[in-house]
Amino acid sequence: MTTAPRKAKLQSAAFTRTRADHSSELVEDYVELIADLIDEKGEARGTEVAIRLGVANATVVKMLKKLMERGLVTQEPYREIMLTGDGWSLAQNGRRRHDIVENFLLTLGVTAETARIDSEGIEHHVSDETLKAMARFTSRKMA
Amino acid sequence: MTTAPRKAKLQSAAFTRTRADHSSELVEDYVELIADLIDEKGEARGTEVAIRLGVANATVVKMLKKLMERGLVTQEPYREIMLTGDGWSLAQNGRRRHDIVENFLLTLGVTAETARIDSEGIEHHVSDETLKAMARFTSRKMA
DNA sequence: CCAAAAGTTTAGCCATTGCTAAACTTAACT
DNA sequence: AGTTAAGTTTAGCAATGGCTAAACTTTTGG
Repeated sequence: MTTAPRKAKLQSAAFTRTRADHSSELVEDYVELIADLIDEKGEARGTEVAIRLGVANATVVKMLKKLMERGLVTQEPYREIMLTGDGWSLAQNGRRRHDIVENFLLTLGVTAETARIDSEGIEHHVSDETLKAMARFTSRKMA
Repeated sequence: MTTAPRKAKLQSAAFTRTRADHSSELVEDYVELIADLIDEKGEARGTEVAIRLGVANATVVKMLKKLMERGLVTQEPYREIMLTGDGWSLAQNGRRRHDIVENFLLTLGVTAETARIDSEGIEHHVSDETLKAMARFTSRKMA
């Protein structure tokens, strides 16, 4: 051991968290999108989810099984997708985060298109602390 | 089609890009870390990479093969890892992005620890436009 | 009411990125 | 120099999240 095991450990924690974020991130995207569809169109169908996420239908079916196992959605075969209470909570939290990040980017001065795309990628990797700082910045600038 | 195919298409583009980001992100993390190790300790060894990334040794070996195929690193069996010209370019670009994001977060007022961890996750999902806005913000505040 | 279209699911495949255990090579220490 | 320790690679497995093609169900339009 030539140097700093402490530093290495701290560093690996960041990468480990990023990897963990990636697995939960997809789940959140699905649930958030389903919530949006229900609000916008009255119901969420698998095909529409597939189109909006840019994946194949079969992929959505597979993910929905996982979401059902986790108790976030319910669905009967060939029927629309519904959210459980937990599903709604998760969706709302996701939307909150998403909105904060997107508004923050807009306030920072990037174009609407960029804010929309970047916030999608960033949303899941931002800690509560950073989120608070972003919200604070936005509201100060808005005022 | 009840509504906005245009919107759906735009939305899927964001998710598609996020998925694409994830595959290149790992490559960048490896190359950046290897560059850091060479600068810090004079050479980069597989085991040290594994420790810092928090993954098993065998995982690193597998990834190194991929990096070699892409012409980013070179290595002879049981020897240290070296970067090609392309590897160094990629590493430098990654460091630049990383520094901009981390300094931006610090300027925004989050703690050093949070800035370090969050910047690791965010770094790969930030467009050039947003990066510029972050750099601008930081230098204005610093001045 | 029944045939065609639209939507959904199943089956089976692939790539990626992890892991452990075992084998092998290099380095280090008497 | 020879043995042990440390470092590295190979082999083989698992989970995840994609895909296509084919089968099945529901909806829609004569």
